[in-house]
Parts: sequence; C-alpha cells; structure tokens
Amino acid sequence: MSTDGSRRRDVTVADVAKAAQVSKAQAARALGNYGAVSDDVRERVLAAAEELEYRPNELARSMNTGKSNTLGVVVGDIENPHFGLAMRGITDTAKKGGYNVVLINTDEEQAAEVDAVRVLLDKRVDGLIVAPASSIETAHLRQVRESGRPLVLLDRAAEGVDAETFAVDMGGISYESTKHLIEAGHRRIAFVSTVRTNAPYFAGMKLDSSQISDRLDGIHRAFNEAGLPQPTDLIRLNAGDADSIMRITRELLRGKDRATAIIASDGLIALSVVEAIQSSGLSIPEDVSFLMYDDFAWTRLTTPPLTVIAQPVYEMGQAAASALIRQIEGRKAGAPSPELVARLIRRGSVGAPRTADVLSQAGG
Amino acid sequence: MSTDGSRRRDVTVADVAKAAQVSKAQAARALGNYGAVSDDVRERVLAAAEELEYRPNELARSMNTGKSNTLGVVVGDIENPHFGLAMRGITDTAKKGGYNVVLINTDEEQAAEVDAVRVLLDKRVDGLIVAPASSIETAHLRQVRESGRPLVLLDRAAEGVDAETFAVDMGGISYESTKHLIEAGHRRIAFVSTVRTNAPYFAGMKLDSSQISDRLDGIHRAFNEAGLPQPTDLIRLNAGDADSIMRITRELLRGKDRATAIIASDGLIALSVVEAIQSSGLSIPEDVSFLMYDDFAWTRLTTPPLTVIAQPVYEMGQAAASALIRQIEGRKAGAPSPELVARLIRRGSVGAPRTADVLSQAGG
DNA sequence: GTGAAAGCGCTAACAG
DNA sequence: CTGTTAGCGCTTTCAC
Repeated sequence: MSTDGSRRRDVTVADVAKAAQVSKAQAARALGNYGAVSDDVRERVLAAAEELEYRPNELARSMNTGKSNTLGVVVGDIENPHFGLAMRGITDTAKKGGYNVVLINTDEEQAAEVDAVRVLLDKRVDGLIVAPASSIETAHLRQVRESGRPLVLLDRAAEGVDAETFAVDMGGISYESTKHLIEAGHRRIAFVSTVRTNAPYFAGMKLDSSQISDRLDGIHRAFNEAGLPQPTDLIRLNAGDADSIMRITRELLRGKDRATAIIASDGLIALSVVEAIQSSGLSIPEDVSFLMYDDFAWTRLTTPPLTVIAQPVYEMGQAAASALIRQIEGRKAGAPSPELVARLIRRGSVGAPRTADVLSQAGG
Repeated sequence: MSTDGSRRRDVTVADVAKAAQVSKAQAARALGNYGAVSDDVRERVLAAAEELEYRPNELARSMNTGKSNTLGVVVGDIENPHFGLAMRGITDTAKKGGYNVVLINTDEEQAAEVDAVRVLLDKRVDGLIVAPASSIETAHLRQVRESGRPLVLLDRAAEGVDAETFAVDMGGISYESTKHLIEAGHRRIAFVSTVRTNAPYFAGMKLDSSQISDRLDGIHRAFNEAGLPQPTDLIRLNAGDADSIMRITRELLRGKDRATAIIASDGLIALSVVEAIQSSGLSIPEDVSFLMYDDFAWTRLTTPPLTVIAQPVYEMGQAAASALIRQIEGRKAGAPSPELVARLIRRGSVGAPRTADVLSQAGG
C-alpha cells in the first residue's frame, strides 16, 4: 500500500499532532527536542511519529533557524587524489560536528568557481571551504566575506580576502627541495605545472596560484643563494593534459642544455612526467632526477621509489573544516590548529647528474 | 558599510518589490522567471534586484516547489580514487543537468549508510545515488523506493531493491581473468578483499557485497571448468588496513603450498599487496603473478607495469547521474545507456609460475 | 498583466 | 507545561 510508487504527500508535524491529539506546537517541540514538553506528551508524539513514519523536513527547519548544517566545498578537481584526501578530512570532521557537505567541482575554471560560490550561498550553506582556482581574481570570495558568511581557504591564499587559510609553507619547502637538488649537483632543474598563464614566464611573474608562485620563489631563492643562474627557461607552466605533459617532458630532456632534474607540481602531473621519462628509455635517477609534490602510496612502488614533498593533506582538510565550524558557531579560536608542515621525503629518485651533462652545460 | 562583518539580513523579494514599486507577486515572477510579467515591470524589478544585490533563497524556493535540484550521493570512501573518478562523472553530469551534489562518506559502515540516506532524504534531495556497503541489509534502500524518491545504485546491487544499477559484469570479467591466470599455468590463485564477513569463507558463501560474490563466483567457475581444485584457502576477506593487507600477503606467499598469483580487489588493496611483495624481496612476475581491479595511471609506472581489470568508472558515474536525473524529471529511458564493460588489460605482471612451485604443489 | 492572500513545514514569541 | 498566533521567503491560487 505504501509501495504505490507515486510520491505520497510527506507526513508533517501537523499530522503527528493530530494523531497524538496535541497541538502542533507541542508536537514540534517533542519532535525537534526543544522547549518544554511533559513526558506524557512526548511519548504520545514520538509514538505517533513512529507510527506515521514521520520525517522532519530539514528545509523548513533551516528556513526558520537560518541554519542548514551544511558546509559548501569548492575544489578544482575531485578526481585528483590530493583533493580526495582533503575531502575525506573535511567530511570526517564535518560529520563529527553534525554537518553535511555539498561539493562542487570547478575543473579549475574561474567562471565555474564564481558560479559555485553563488549557488552555495543561495542554498544557504552555513559556511564555505574554497580551494581558489585563482589567487588574483577574488571578487567573489570578497563578496562572501562581505555577506558575513564564514569562509576558509584551502591550499592557496587569495589576495585581498581576509580568511583563514590552510596550506603549508610552500616557499620554504620548495627552497629546501631545490637546495637538495643543487647540492646533489644539479644546475638545470625543471618545474612542470598546469597553472595557466597567458604571458610567457619570467622570474617574479605574478601567477594565478599563490601556491605555484611561492614554489617558484623558493626555487629562485635557492639558486640565488647558491650564486647560480636561474633555470628560468625550464619553468613550464600551462602544462595541460597528460599528452601535453609528456610532450613537454620530452622537450625538457632533449639537447645539450637539457634538464637534469624535474620537479612535478602534483601527483597527476607526476604520473605523466614519469611515464614520459620511462618511455624515452631514460632511467631515474641515473639519467634524470625526479621530485614531486604529494606523497601518494604508489610513489613507493616505482623503481626506484620517488622522492616526494609530503603535505599533510588530510589534516589540512580537517583543520579547514574545524576552523569553519568554529567560525559558524561563533566560537573563538581555542587551541591553535596543528602546524601544517610539508616534508621532503628522500627516497631513490634524486641522484647526481651525469658528469657529461654538467661538463657540456658548463662549457656551453 | 557592507563590510560590517555581522551577517546582515538578506534582501528578499519583498525588498525588491518595494524598491521597484510593484507587488511582491510580480517581483517574484520576474525574479523567478515564471508567470506573466510585462517588460516594463520585469525591467524595473531586475534593476532593483541588481541594485540591492538580491539573491534568491533556494531553501524557500525548494520548500514551495518541492524540488531542491540536488542529488544525494552516498559512497564508502571518497579517498579511494575509484570513487573519486565516479564522483567526477556524477558531478559533471549533475552540473550539466542543473543539479548540485551532496556527498556523504560512510567509511563502508552499514550504520553510517543508513544514517546518510536518512539525512539526505530529510534534506529533500531530489534523488539518491548509493554505492551500497551491503547488498544484503537493504531495508533503508527499500524505504527510499517506497517513499517514491528516485534511487540508483552504483557498483553493487542490493537484494530486493528494485533500482537501476550501474556496474560492470563482475562475474564475467573475473572468470575471464582467472582463466588467463590458469592458462599461464597458475593453480594457486589468491584473492584479497576488504569485504567484511563474520564467518570463515567457504565457496558459495553469501557475502555483503554482490560485487565480491560475483568475482568469487567467476573464479570458481573458471576452476571448475578447468577441472582444477578450488583454491578456497587462498580467498582472503576482511583484509582491513594497509598493515593487515601486507601481513596477509606475506602469509599467502609462504610455505610449500603458497599462492603463485594474487588478485587484488581494488586499487587501495593493490598498493599494499605490491608493497608487501616488493619488500619481501620477491619479483613480479617471476616469483608471483599479480592482477588487480581498476586501471589507475600509476599501474603503468611500476616495474613491470601491472595487468589490470579496467572498469569504465567515470562512465558509470555519468550513467548513474543521468539515469537518476531522468527519473527525477519523469522521463522515460531514451537511448539505452552505454554498455558498461570491464576489460582485462594485459601488461607485465602475469607470467608463468615457477616450475618448482608447480611440482611441489602437485607432489604435495 | 497584476495584486491580495493563502500556503509550504517548521520554529518562535507570547499568553495562559 | 500548553496552545495560539505569527512569521521564515518564496510560489501559487484566485480574483480583478
């Protein structure tokens, strides 16, 4: 009888109240667990609710209370394990705090992100976690702050947006990693990223992603300090899809002045770079050294295992979610959130460059 | 002045109506793009809305229309790239159809799933996509159907639940893969899965996951057909976390009657199995052959590259989402959704077993 | 085309 | 403790 297929009218507090022979208000109080209700009434109401299979309408509830118990999350690409893991940190924390999560994927498109933020605001989420596609075009984020809705940022900072940001110190770890490569003897270090630019790259150039800018600054700093010429020509942005990354990698490894080490900007890029190196018949680290951002389990399975920059991604998600919830609930920051530090994990993919390369380059 | 921090009262249709000097109803019609509105009124309303930075309250809208334009998605583990990719298929399709996605992660816990479904229903999502943790305990899913809300299943079927299911034919591909191993000479083939059981495994045992049952059936079928003894003792369920999987793997590879081939039930398990094999100083495929479900990019980077069972995961997500949206919008199935077929991709991780193993086992 | 008024299902004042 | 009465912001009759 209830399997009639057609969506039957939902049962409401009014129905329950009638069945329990109490006022709507009393029923609502018993059901919503607020206000004062006698044991007798509560029992009758709860019984009636059970009997009728009453389920609260959270939309109606949210409308009155102004709270939806929902966090909005905007990320560039949920397919990227980096975000998958962060998302896990977010949802775990949200659940613990009694919140749900609405996810919107932007494909790293600025327009999609602006749209996503608006949609979530319209849906009256209680707060937003955004991994901004651009650190420069941030008007939509500033609007969020102006509307007074809590907002925290993940991974990358956003100019002019006064919001808690959860990310590691990219400049520092990039400097450290570059130094590691320089000390191993490398002078020609390449960096591959998918960040989009419309002008050709030059040192100090303003980039859409604060994260990448910081990494490049770290690289430059290490080279400066070592009194070595910047390998600016080996900074490859706009890397695009897998094929394009493989093509770029092959280019990087060609010629007299070739790269002797490559840094991949994330796990997805790394896959294509390593594949290109392998399919070129080159060995890591004998022919080329390799370093990548993010420590995924598979990086231990290649031969040799890969040297990586590990970020506490899950913890970043956790920290972002709990900070957001704290803001939503109007609590002051209590214990400072755990420090988010990246670590260089040295495995087997960084070695000395071939002597031939060093000589040819020095001589050229 | 608008940066006062405190959440200012949202501007409503009433405000816009007043500013545009029209009735609330007219303003609502112009804003909501329905009903009949003169050009003059529309213009004034839109101008006023712009001026006041009016934003519709989707909650209120949903309450009246009974539509939230939201799909609820329940998965076991968003950290698992399998679901990350499926999720991408879902969100891409949802966005195209004008829907948002609420995601709940269940950690493969039955109780969490029951809860998740209830929460989503209470939030009045327009429909649900569930990758059921259990194919047996399905009361909560049956309730969804009975409530009349659209539901589609992903990856696994659910007993007694009449819902469109998007998954590949696991029995078939498992049979084919096992046959491939048998033809390579293997008799001792292990299977490692995290599916939970409370009784020790026996052939034909009823499992929580239809997906795993089907795979095991496929294995048994292949062995039967070849007239070979079932390697029932090598079926390892309840594999648990990474450490536990590594321990199990080492066990499997010990002793006279050891496994000569291992099948990993998903990408996460595969990582630990391969790591255990490598750290035991064994080589693939010389010492042990290896086969896994899901074709992730990293499987091409190991030495040797891994033989995998590729599933069209993204397409499954797409198909599930579009079927759900179709149901929500009450349309009949049009063009049948593309066939979801798994493929065995032979790379380098399957070879012949060592003669010594074959002899010792035949002799034992 | 337009406007007044009645809800959607719930919470929140406010009297008793 | 209980019930009555207003809303929340929007859509939707229903008259004009």
